[in-house]
Formats: sequence, C-alpha cells, structure tokens
Amino acid sequence: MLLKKEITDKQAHILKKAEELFATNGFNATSVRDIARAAKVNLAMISYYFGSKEKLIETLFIDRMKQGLESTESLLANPAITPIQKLEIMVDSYCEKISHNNNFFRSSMVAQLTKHNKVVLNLIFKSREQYAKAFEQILKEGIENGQFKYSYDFVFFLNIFNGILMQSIVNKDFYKEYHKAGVAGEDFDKDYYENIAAQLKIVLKRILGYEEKKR
Amino acid sequence: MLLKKEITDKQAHILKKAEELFATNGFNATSVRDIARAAKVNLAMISYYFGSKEKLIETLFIDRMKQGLESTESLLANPAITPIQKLEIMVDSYCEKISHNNNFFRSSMVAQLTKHNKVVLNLIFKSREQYAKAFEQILKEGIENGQFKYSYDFVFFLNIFNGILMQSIVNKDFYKEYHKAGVAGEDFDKDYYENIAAQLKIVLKRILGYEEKKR
DNA sequence: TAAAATTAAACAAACGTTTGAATAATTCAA
DNA sequence: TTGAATTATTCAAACGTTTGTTTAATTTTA
Repeated sequence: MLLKKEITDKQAHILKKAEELFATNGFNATSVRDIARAAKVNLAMISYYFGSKEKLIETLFIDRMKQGLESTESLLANPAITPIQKLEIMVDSYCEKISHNNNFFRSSMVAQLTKHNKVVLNLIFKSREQYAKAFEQILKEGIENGQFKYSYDFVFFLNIFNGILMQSIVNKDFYKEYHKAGVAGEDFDKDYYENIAAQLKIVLKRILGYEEKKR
Repeated sequence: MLLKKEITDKQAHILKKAEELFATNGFNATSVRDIARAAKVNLAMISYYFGSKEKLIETLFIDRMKQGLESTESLLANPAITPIQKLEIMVDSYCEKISHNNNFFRSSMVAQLTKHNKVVLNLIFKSREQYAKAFEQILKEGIENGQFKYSYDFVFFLNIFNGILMQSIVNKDFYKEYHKAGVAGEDFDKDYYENIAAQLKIVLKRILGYEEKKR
C-alpha cells in the first residue's frame, strides 16, 4: 500500500470519479469495482492507492473539506466589511461551491444521514462548528451596530442557511419540472444557483430585520 | 408470496423495525438479515410477506405517505382561516409528524439523495407537488388580502419550509453538543421540535412581511 | 537492477432470494 | 363436536451473486 500525504494526479482522478458515484448512488451502493471501472483503472489499484474503500472515502472528505473556512476567517476579521456584507459574501461563496462541487455536497448529506463513517462525521461536525461560530459573530456584530433588528439561536440560524441551500440541491429537478424550465445542462445549473443565492440574500435580510438604505 | 392490500400486524411490526434501520444505516447498508434479526422473525419471512426487499421499501413508503396531505386539503379550503393561520397550522402538524416519525423522514431524505427506487422517488415527487401547490395557494391568498407584503417563487418557498425542518432533523445532535443541552431522550426531542416550530413560525412571518396586530 | 505500478485470478464473507420440509391455523363435511 | 383435508405460516439450509481485499506474477519506470 502506498502512503503519501500528497494526492497524486491518478489518485485525484479516482477520487473525482468515486465522488460522482457516491453522490448519485450513496456509499454502500457504490462498489470498488464500480469506481475502478469509472476511473478506468484496475480493481486492485484502489487498495493499492488508498488502502481500503473506507480510507478512500475519508481521503475524499479530508481533501474536499481542506479549503473549508480558510477564506472566511479573514473575512470575519475584517472590520471594514459590515455584517450584512459578510453574510452576502458567505452566501455567494457557498453557492459557488455548491454549483461546482454538487456531487460532494450530495455525498456529504448522505454521509450525515447514514452516519456511515466516524472520521467523515467528525469532519462534518468540525466544519459545522466553525460555521455556527461565524454566524454567532456576525449576528452579534450586526445587533450591536444596529444593522440587524432580530437575533436567533445560532444553530437555528445555521439550520436556515444550510437547510435552504441543501434543500435547493435536492429540489433542483423538482424545480425544473414544476416550472417546466428548459433543461439546458450546465447553463441551467449556473443560473439556478445564482438565483438561489439572490433569493437567499433577500430572505436573510428580512429574517434579520435589515433595512436597505434608500438614497 | 402473500399478497394482501391491507397490512397485517406482523407486517407493520417488520416495517417499523426496517424503518429504524433504514434511517440510521440507509437502504443498502441494511440487509434483509438485519431486518429479520431486529424484527425477530425468520429471514425467509421478509420475502414471504413482501416479495422482496425492494417491495418492502415501497410498501413502507406507500403506507407512511398515505395519510399525507388529506388533512391539509380541508384546511386550505376553509375560508374562515387566514393564510398566516394556515401556515402556522402546517408548521405545527409537520413538526409533530417529524417528531413522531423521525426515522421515516431520515429514510425519505436518503431516498431522495441516492435516487435508489423509482417508485419511492415518484411518491416523494407527488407529495412535494401537493405541498408546492398548497403554498402557492396560501401565498397568493395572503398577498391578495394584504396580510403578506412579499411573495416568493413557490418552489423556493418550499425549499425554505422543508429545508429548515429537514436540516433541523440532521442538526439535532449538533444542537445538543453546541449548547451542551441535557441529553434526556424523548423529552428533549419533544421540546426540540416544539422550539423549532416556534422559531420557524417567526421566520416565515418575517419572510412574508406579516405584521402582528398589536392591541 | 531495484522500486513502483499494474494485472488477472482467487479469497472468504455477506448479500437477496428460493427451496422443501415441518408446524400451526383454518375450513368443512360427517 | 370431531377429525380429516386444506391452507397459511415458520424454519434451517442452500442457491448463485456480489462484495472488499489479497495474492503473486508481470510490466513499467527510474
């Protein structure tokens, strides 16, 4: 078994294919043979590169969550940006991530629900904690400077933020059918998530009692 | 193989145990042997009663979704109830369902994400459509009579409603840990979902620009 | 030539389902 | 009400597949 911290191109390629399969079929319904076939490598290579199927899943999550909140930490610390602007930036960046890493977010939801792997579950918990603390900070700041009228339990606010976005992923196909929207592949996806971002911003503002200044 | 439309007590018992396992492990990770063991029946009885594992899953969903929206149909038609009251009633009844059928809602989310069974997926789609139409009606009514200031895309409003509730299910454990709340089993669950219902009502009111009349 | 990568083949374990015999429950003429 | 005939249920055992992983031989790379 190969053990390197850095992920080679070949490993990255296998991970990407595995991610696709996990998102559409779930972890357990995706066999190592499925992954090998999709990535066009020999079956034994998965054990050779990752050790086991379980380790492959963990490697995938560690890699995809690595970037995580690094960018938002500097955002939070910046006093020149108002709370509402911080929220808007978070909505945009999160939506962009979802749009590009759709499969991973689906996998992540399945992982949370099925509680399949403890390492993965821990990673998700950690990231969630960071987000909750970020919202805690932003909401407090907004209340203090009078930009926000209402406050919320921070975990519940996370439920709002995350819930709407996650449900938007799940309901994408339903949205298409309900509105009989044209099925134009990737173009539709981009528009869809930009639309979701715009609507979510409006919702958050109204929830927080934020008044747009008219001039 | 036995084929009756009505579900016997024994079948109901097996379904309940299967539901628990599906919710915590997902469909594919739950073996027929697991179900048989949990329900304390012989392995062969699952095929005997349901035909197959797949049919068991379908039977479960058909049964659990049967009650569905029957109650809300009369609610919607009642002109004596204002739109905001209708929304509040829907929040309460939905939260109560979640509180009692927690496992089923988890299973349902997994089913949506993994797109495992077409019959199941169709049932979920149908129910979603009914909810979207219900919200369409309520929102239009509220806008017309001036009770609501803002309207939304109906599917997006469904995302808000469903998303917050589903995320609340997923984040329950996280809520406990973040707030270091006492882990008091079923009592905690009841309080938790009542709290979610209360907060969701506030959120919906603010989203729709509903003004509580002060007297 | 030594190390790394790739391969086909095999492994035991677990899977959903079927079998055929054994038992329990029900039916119904006597 | 009885007892044989019929049907419904239960069971252990086995079926053929598929699962994740390992092996040992071979090819490629350095």
